[in-house]
Amino acid sequence: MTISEIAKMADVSPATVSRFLNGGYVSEEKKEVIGKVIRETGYVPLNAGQHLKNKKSKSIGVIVPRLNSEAIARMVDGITKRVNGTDYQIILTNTDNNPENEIENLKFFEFDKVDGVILSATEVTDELIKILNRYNKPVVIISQNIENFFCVYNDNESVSYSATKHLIEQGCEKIIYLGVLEDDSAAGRDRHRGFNKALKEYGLKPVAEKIVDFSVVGGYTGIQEILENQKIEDFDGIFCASDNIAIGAINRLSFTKKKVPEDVKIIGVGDSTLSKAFLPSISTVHLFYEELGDQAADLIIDILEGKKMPIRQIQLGSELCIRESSTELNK
Amino acid sequence: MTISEIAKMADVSPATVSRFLNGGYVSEEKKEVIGKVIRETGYVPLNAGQHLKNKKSKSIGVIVPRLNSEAIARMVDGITKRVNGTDYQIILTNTDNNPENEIENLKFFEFDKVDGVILSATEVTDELIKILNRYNKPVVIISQNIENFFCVYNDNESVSYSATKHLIEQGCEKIIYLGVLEDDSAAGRDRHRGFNKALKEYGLKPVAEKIVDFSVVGGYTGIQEILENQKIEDFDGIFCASDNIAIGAINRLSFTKKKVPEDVKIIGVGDSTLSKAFLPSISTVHLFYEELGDQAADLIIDILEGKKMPIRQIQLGSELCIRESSTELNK
DNA sequence: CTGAAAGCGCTTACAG
DNA sequence: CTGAAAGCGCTTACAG
Repeated sequence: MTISEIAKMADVSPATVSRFLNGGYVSEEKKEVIGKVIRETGYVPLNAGQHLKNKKSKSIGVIVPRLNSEAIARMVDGITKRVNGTDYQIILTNTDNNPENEIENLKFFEFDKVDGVILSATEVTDELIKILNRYNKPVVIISQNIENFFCVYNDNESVSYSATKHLIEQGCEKIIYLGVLEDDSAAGRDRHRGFNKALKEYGLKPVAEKIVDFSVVGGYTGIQEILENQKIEDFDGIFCASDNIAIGAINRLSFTKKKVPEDVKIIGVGDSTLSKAFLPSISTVHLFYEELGDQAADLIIDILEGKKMPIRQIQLGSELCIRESSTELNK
Repeated sequence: MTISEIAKMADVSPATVSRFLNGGYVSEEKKEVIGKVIRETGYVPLNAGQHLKNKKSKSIGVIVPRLNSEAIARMVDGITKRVNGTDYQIILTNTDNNPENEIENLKFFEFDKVDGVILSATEVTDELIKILNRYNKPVVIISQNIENFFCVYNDNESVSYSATKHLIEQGCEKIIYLGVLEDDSAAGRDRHRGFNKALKEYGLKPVAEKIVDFSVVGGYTGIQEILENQKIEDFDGIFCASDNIAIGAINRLSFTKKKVPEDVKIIGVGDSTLSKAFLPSISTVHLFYEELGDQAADLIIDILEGKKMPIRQIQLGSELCIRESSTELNK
């Protein structure tokens, strides 16, 4: 089904059908006929033809490191929902956690495959910055804040600041930090900063700081090492850079005499399904991942639709979710 | 950067560059020059041009009901990873759980946007079957088994059969079924069948059967109603159609005298991150979601590449994961 | 082995 | 208000 066939059926030229589709001048009379034919056939113009002519693919490339992460899946969910109903398509690529693939996908998309890119960057490497600096189409970075580029990200410093402050207000004075590699500037560096900021404000020092995997096992082995190798047993609070880490920590503590939250208060980050369902439920900080994806899609579409706008860094707020793991109120 | 520019740089015709790219006859000499230019420029042919000429979009449409589900995200992860390195692209659409959007997306893709479709169907409605029957391009259905179509799905009946059998072998005789709507033929109907089959085999009858939401809250309120409204208190096992439901059930039981697994043994389905991390860890059945996505992508690519193959229903096996919630061995 | 030409489906400036 | 024509980037049968 092509525009010419539609034209023939409506007894007009392809040009007129195209005008009908694109809001050009068409007489009411012909509008009616063409409209009818299109409705009956369900005709949708072929992207490729438009693309060639218009130099617009009407596609947005979305590059993610993986999808089996609740945070990323939620963001992609937000992106795809926002794009529904527009005439843009999402082309999704999965770099399988390999930063090299990230670069490669960016280069690939540069060849007019897409009009713009939403990139969920893992590490902000020099090479990445170099490519972004000379990139020939708009890019919106999600969940990392890179200066001088369009970004939508969580304010990770205030996330961990408010979480840590909450622990302190609950009476914790000997707090452990279980975080992830600082290479990850969002979840690693910024959350560490917020943690330190809160402690400093109250004149406290961390009892232990450990870099672990972004997982339940990470939290488990982190506490394990602190208990067994570092022989630290005197602590009353744990800030965890993710809910999974928090759950791992609680799991490890269940083999000790320390009760959560009576003896040790714990807080995570992310407000995952897990954090709500766990026993005890995990205090955490809600991050607006769907909204983040939504905003990113919104932004890239605005840019693609030609709205002139200065570089913009959209920092999303967060919400403290106080649950059982940090309070004795419940149960 | 177009093929003509590359041609000019290599001092040959566009036709020759095209031949180089597509494995036609090119002299060694020219091959070398063209190869060099392409390497230096990083040139990648524009899809749209090829599409118009070849009648192939080299795109695969993936329709999912949502992404904020671990199972679906894992499947999409498998699909995208399988497609990496091929010259196919994934165009992802999210129907936001609306079966009407499912149909609409299918129709949309029919207009040559994609060469084939991977569809994660929610409900197998008559309208869906009707569309599939007259669909003009290959479709692979995932996670549902629809007769006469290419499908990749989990053997849900044997999943619940083996899970239930496990409960019985652990000594359970008064078992509750917490399942989901039978409209979902995979997770609803088939898992119910497997449950009944196992009970029947041992001459048992369910103590209660409840249809609940596919969520933690569903499991919680399900048990709540059984306890409070149906006044059923005499049970020793619960089969749950998902891990989330299982966790909800355990959460509700934590407010009673019944201990898991001492008094009540519980098993879920899905082997979610949650099920491993929960305390007690949830016995469950591992479903190979990544592999399911991988297989589906494999299948559609084979079809698109012209491998003649009869309709094929690929049923994936599963693996019982015995953990704490159904055994007294641990702890 | 190589190039000129035609044509895929679309849109838009141009002439009427 | 409408149609014929040109051209976007590609590929392939054809002629050489």
